Amino acid sequence: MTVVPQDKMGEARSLSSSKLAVLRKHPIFCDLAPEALDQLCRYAKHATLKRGATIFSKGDPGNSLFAVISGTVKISISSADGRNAILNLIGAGETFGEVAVLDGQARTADAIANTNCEIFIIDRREFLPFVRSQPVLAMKFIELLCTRLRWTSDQVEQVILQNLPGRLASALIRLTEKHKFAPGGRTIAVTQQELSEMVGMTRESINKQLRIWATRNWVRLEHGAIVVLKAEPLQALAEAGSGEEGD
Amino acid sequence: MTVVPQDKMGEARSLSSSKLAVLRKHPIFCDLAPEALDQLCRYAKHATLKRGATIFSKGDPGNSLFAVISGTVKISISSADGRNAILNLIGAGETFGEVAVLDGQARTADAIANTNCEIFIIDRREFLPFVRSQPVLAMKFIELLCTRLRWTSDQVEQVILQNLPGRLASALIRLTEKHKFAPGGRTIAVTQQELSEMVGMTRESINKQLRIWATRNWVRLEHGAIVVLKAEPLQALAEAGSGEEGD
DNA sequence: CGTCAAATGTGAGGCAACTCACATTTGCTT
DNA sequence: AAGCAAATGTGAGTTGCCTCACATTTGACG
Repeated sequence: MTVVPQDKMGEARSLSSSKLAVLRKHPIFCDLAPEALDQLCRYAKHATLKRGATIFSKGDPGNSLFAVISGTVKISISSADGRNAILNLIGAGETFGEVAVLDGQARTADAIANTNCEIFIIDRREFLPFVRSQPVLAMKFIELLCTRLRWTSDQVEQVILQNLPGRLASALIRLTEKHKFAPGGRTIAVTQQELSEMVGMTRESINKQLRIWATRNWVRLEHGAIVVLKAEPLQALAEAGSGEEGD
Repeated sequence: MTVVPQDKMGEARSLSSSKLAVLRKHPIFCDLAPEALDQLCRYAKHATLKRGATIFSKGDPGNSLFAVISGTVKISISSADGRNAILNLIGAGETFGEVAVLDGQARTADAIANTNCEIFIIDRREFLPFVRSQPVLAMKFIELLCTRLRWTSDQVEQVILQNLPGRLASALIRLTEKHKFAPGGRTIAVTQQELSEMVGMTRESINKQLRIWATRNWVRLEHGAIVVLKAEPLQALAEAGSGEEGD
């Protein structure tokens, strides 16, 4: 509503105050008391990453917690023979690396910058006592871990019980829900290669199934993205025990 | 060391004091202050279940938390066409149903008594404020959720990246680790049917692979149980990206 | 606007795991 | 000790998805 160029003001802000502004908006930290936020600000280090940069690898000690400010981070695992599986894509406003930080064990997966990213890094030695001193934050992390657990259990369910069409449909539905775009034109910014690694099947198989759905106008295929046009039949496929595809 | 018949004394105890004794030994609650334990005791209802009893079903509201005193509970999901997948087996000293209780959403899976069981049931309305008032307990649940998340992520990894021998080996290793028996003769009390539902393959396929390993003396097959004789080759298979079986 | 790498599209053939259809063993119950 | 249901053992045929081996399209960048 205002005509004042607010962006210019933003650029002029000091680093620490802009950090505060970012943390205040971050879903995990937004409910903290102002003093707690100040303290957290001092702990958080800012970093920029180029696409493809490795943030941590499976087996590393879990020394820090990460919060994504912009861009997306890929959480994945890879096997000796080159196959790999994407467990999750972490976007702006989300955190990752909580598990290893909270329980002190090794990282269970790799984290790689999927696009150019801005992140905050919080050291475990400062973070753990902080969580203990902030019950609100502890409850937030409990919620977060529950969400993760639901996501991962869902993944197990899909992979074990469903065939290709069902799994692919589920993945698309889950991704549209996560991105929450306007209904009627849900665009998911993933390549078919990434999608194949998320559902644990080959790119070729995924492509063939997507083409079938494209001819039915359930989806539209773009370069590096998929637009879900009709969610209902996909939803139905995702919920059926195994996708029954009558040509 | 004493010759006094302690069992008789145990039987003579009042119900509430024996409840207290059980909770005091329970890994999740053992670190609570005595007063807190007393309070929890008043919340906890005791129940006995027969094998096969349904404790809750997928989609139910998450109204209570459960702690297993004796027996095992099966956490599983099933598809429309009759296939089902076991996500976890919960034994004495463990809890289940935390996720739905903590985040207030629906249950993500079914819980069924796998053997005759004794459990404690704690109502959500009493439990949630209790957790908030006991930071120690909140941290315990964070730990617990982390453990669950590691277990489940591991499952996704296995199912997506590994073939039958690898997945089966992983499952056996994970089960021996969970049960923690004396080395050299680790007995896992699961049927081949259950095992097949845990790794997401058919009983027939599992049986054939187990027989191969039995002839190599890696395992011994008993009715309703599997004894792991040599963990090393199985460990190796579990860690390889996909199980490479020479002849 | 031409070049290149990444992303996508497509077919032929193979194989791991499934399905189906039984035989056998075990341990509990009467 | 007989009967029965649950658990286990095993083979023959089928199939969904993978592998391999390319052709094509797109967008980024000099």
